[in-house]
Amino acid sequence: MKKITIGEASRKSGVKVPTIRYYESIGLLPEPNRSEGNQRSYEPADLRRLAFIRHARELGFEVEAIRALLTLQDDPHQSCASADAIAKARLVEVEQRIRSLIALKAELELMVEGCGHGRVDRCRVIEVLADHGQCSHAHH
Amino acid sequence: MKKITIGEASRKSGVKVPTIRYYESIGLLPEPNRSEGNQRSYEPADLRRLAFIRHARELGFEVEAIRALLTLQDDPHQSCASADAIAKARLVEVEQRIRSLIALKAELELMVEGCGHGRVDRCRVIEVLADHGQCSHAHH
DNA sequence: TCTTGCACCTCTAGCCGCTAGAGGATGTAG
DNA sequence: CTACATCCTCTAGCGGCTAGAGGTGCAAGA
Repeated sequence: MKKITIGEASRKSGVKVPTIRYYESIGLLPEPNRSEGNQRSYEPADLRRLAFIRHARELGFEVEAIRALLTLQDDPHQSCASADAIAKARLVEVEQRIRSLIALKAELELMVEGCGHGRVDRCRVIEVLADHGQCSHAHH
Repeated sequence: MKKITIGEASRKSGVKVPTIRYYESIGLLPEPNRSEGNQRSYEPADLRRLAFIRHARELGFEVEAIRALLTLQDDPHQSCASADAIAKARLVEVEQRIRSLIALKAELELMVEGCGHGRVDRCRVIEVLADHGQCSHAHH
């Protein structure tokens, strides 16, 4: 088994060095063995765990959700209903967020299009911001 | 001119009391006059400013962008090119965010659909998280 | 008048998920 | 042996609030 420094682990996983230490500090990553000189030394299993964490973060899972998913992964005989529920909840969040961003986009487009590029006292951007009544109320 | 307590200002603007004090502390809102007993006393202009800030926050503008927009609003003879640019930048951000969330949504749907609701060692959710190679690479 | 009880005040600390920097030790190449 | 990169720990900061402690102000009821 090849031992690896934190810097190499960072390069291979795409997770920054301080972030790796941070994940250790909050218990997402187990404390690795140390070299004679007290330097962290990672094994392939740690790299896999790091990749898992990174991917989950990219998908927007919160650290607590990832902690739960990792616990599930550690015990493969459990039902995967919990993992399913976590992923579904995240999916619902994402759908919700997309809907609200689309509403925002529409409103921003109206603001930008309506701007006559003149002076501020006739600027649609400023006007709309000052008066919520002028917009579609789609965002809440 | 009717003076108003922070609580009323909060109710009328929809901005929470501590948040109003926070906005004052970072200089978004001017320091209001105080009553004999040292309590903040707001005027209609403050309410308008609060509404502006709240609306801009709902649209996802950062505090520094709002600060810039408020400065523009305070001097109506300026060109509105800056306001326009700020709004356009925000629009680009939102569009970008929507695109990336749609990619995430697709990936989450694949994960959730593929889950056979059995045990963790065959759970598609866990598998996909563990192996980035299994997904569409659309998110980055 | 007194007291209840809410709203207000200031101040500090905490949330999330990192990121940055100080100040020092270790490891490696020339 | 000397550079120099990389590692170590520790503390503080980011944004945009939010929560709580511990105290004061104020209006209305008994």
